[in-house]
Amino acid sequence: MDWNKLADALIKDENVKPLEEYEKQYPERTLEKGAQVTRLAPSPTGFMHIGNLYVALANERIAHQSGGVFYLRIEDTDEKRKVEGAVDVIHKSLKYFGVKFDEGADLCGEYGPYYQRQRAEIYHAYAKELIRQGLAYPCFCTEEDLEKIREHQTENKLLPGYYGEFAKCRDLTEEEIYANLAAGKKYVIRLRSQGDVNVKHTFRDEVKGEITVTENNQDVVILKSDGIPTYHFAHAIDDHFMRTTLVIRGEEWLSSLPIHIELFKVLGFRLPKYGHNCSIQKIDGETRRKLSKRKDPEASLNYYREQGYHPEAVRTYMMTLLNSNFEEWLLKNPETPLDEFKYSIGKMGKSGALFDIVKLNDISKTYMAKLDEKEMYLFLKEWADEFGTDTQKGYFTAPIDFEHILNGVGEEFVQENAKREEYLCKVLALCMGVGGKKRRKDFVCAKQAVEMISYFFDESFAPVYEYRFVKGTVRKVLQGFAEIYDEQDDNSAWFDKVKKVAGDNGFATDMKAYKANPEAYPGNVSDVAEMLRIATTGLSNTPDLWTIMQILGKERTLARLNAAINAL
RNA sequence: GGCCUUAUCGUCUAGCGGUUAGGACGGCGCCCUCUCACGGCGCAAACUCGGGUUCGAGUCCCGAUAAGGUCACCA
Repeated sequence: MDWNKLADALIKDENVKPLEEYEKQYPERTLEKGAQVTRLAPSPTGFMHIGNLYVALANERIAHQSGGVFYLRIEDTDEKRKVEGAVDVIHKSLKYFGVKFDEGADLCGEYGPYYQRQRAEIYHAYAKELIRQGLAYPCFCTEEDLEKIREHQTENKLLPGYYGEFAKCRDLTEEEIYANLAAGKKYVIRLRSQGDVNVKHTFRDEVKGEITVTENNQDVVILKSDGIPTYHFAHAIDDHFMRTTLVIRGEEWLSSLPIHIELFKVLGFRLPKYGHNCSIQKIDGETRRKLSKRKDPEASLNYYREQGYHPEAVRTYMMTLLNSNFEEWLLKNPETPLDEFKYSIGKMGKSGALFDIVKLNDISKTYMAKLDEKEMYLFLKEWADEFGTDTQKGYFTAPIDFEHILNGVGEEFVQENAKREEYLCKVLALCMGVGGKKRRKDFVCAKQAVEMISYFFDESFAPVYEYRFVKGTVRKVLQGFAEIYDEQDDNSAWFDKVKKVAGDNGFATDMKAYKANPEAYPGNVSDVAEMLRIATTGLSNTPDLWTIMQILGKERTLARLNAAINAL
């Protein structure tokens, strides 16, 4: 068989250059010793999974901590999955969570192109080389042929796949091949595997440790019938020429590792280091499963933006999942930037973790409590502008009406917005406990925070009064307080009045006395305060009531008290 | 089903032959407190099950079980 002739007949790409050219074009990177080159290689489906962030963070940390390079490569070899604008989505959503690339798709870089479809020539050059060496061959099998083989194998409980005696096209004669070609039959290029499944090797995985890998014996497809490489082939070539030193990827790739090992070997490339991380799971009834794009909204990175989780909080939570000693570090260094944490690939968990939204919320609350009211205002405004309801947008920005359009947005509009900002900042300072000894931790995410402060806005104040006392008692308390309420009272004078109303209605004013003999009273001051709180805010859990009434002002406070009385 | 991987409180995990099995989230309780919170203190809560090896096993070995991954011209 004339392999050179066959290679030319099979792959007709005029751009193909001699192999040395590629080695020259993409030289070894000059980096400090120990520096790692890592990458993220998603397919452009337009959907960003939380797992993408997870693995991106791991790769990014390792690269940047070691003084290396972190780049983005787009695996667009599957036409069907490609979505317009997907790369933009990748950049934007990862950037939002603080992950930045040094080079790659839509960025500069000497090792591109970073879109696999634009790299056809290199793949073709190497496919050709393998054919010349007799290490790859054309396969004319149709889907039906393959199906038949598979059926036969499952019936006879044989290892499924295209290998050995089942690889029908592996030993086609020269005549057969050219006849098929002349007949215009479609073909793929397959690797002529040299491996033996009975041979096992131990392999060092950077996260799993010592694992055993069986040799590959599958004659895997390296070039599809449209001349585009499969993932496996593109991976070997790209990670070689982009000079990747470490591949951290999902554990779903572990089972195809033997293929990759063989591919690197036949291509004469040095194998990078690998680390296979576990996927984030969720409990669904009785069973655990991967977070699913279709079933679980929280699988989408977008979800966290829509909910208004602070990116730092999500990042922090991801880190707790990513490195087992991270939380301990965080506890000791609560104010230190996350990037100063010494990330270690060896500290990655070996088994899949359950996604814990409660824990995320806790981390989120703690993080939100670190902001000041101005920062919080900006954060919430940004969220509301994009995701809020019209009413919520109105908390921050006055609506632009017809007159504005005619006369331009004037001074009045600017002043109105400044007024809203001032009001909001007062509200937020109260809700966050700014100025107090300890911050409150009520805010989890922007969506919830904006909803939580809705009672400060008459347009969205729609209370459902749920008292724990009978109507008559509530009425007496509310009326009694409304009569003596004075906006000028300071906090303690105000509270004395609450106590007075409590006493007037038989409630205990002294907690010690109450605790000593609870049966003697219908309740205590705290119960009275709760009634007032529900009447003015519709909620039983709010920050300091006195301040709320101060912010609301006398008129609105009394209006709410009266509305509550009327509703009884 | 074959192959690979994993197995400690409800959850995330520490542990690398000798520990009262540690921490965090959540739960519960107490304290602080003029109301709601924050905070502080405390309690309950785990080594999947068998066999070995060893003076000694959560830790090493072998099985069983369970869970996850994977078996494409998808990545």
